[in-house]
Amino acid sequence: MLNLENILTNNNVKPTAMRLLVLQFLLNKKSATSLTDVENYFDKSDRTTIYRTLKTFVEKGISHKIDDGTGITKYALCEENCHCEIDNDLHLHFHCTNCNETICVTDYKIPKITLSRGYIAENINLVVKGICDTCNKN
Amino acid sequence: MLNLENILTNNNVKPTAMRLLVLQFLLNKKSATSLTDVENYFDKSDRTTIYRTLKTFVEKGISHKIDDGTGITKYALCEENCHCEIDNDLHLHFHCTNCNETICVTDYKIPKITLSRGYIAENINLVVKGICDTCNKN
DNA sequence: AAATTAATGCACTTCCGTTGCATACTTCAA
DNA sequence: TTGAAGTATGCAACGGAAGTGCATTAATTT
Ligand SMILES: [Mn+2]
Ligand SMILES: [Mn+2]
Ligand SMILES: [Zn+2]
Ligand SMILES: [Zn+2]
Repeated sequence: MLNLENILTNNNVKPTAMRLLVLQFLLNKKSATSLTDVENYFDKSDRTTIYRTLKTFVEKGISHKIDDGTGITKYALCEENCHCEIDNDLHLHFHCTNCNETICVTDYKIPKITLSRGYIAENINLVVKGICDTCNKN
Repeated sequence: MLNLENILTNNNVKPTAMRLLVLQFLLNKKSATSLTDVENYFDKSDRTTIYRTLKTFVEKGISHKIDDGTGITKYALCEENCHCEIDNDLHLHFHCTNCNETICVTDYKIPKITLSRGYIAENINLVVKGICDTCNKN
């Protein structure tokens, strides 16, 4: 049911070899992943293919894009029943300035924000920078 | 008291011609400004000089850097008594996806965020994307 | 099998931030 | 006032990352 292929097909993405490998990689990684991360992980890989793979994953709701303020776009798999595209269902992202990892804090839901009259909020991005628990121990 | 030169000298920045011009420009603009914005405004200008001018302004606490998620770094003058460098005194930024302007919502202070044990928050970035009031009228 | 569509790989471009280095301008002390 | 040291500027170039064009290959459909 929840095997790799099904994740793809359930989201209308054809399960090609590369897509399965990238998905596998994203599943194993607990933190957010950059295009270069994926590229480096595979010995023989083409940057463009991975780029388009990640892009497809985002478009089809398999993963979401994260702007953690480092200037490097990160990607992370969506949870089940995630509504990344739909407003106000987004979570906080934490970026550790020590180990440089970015993680999804999915249990921290972004609170509703009231703006001045006339402003319409469509999307909210909340990033906290600091030291993660792992780095904190050392 | 609050003329251009004093703003610079009060922050230990020597008031050179270019710096005064850039400061003037930032003062007149109500929205956040990119390096390219400043560059284009002046007929004859050097990108590097402006880059370093803006960098100096940030370092000396005259302006703050904004990452609005567009991938283009923006700058805006700090308010009086702004503690941008010191944690948790930051405000929300609004980016209009229609006119592409980013503004400081200085009266919206970012609330304190409680993270899991072990995590230390040093900096918080909150960006709301949507439609601004001006664009909303049209 | 032929034709159509989708995915991949390679080369190349663009954009932005950033740095190196040579020149010009200030400041200050001898 | 002259020279030296420090600071600011201008030009050129680099590097990383996102993104595009296009030819090739693989998968689907008829
Ligand atoms: Mn996330
Ligand atoms: Mn601001
Ligand atoms: Zn860490
Ligand atoms: Zn607008």
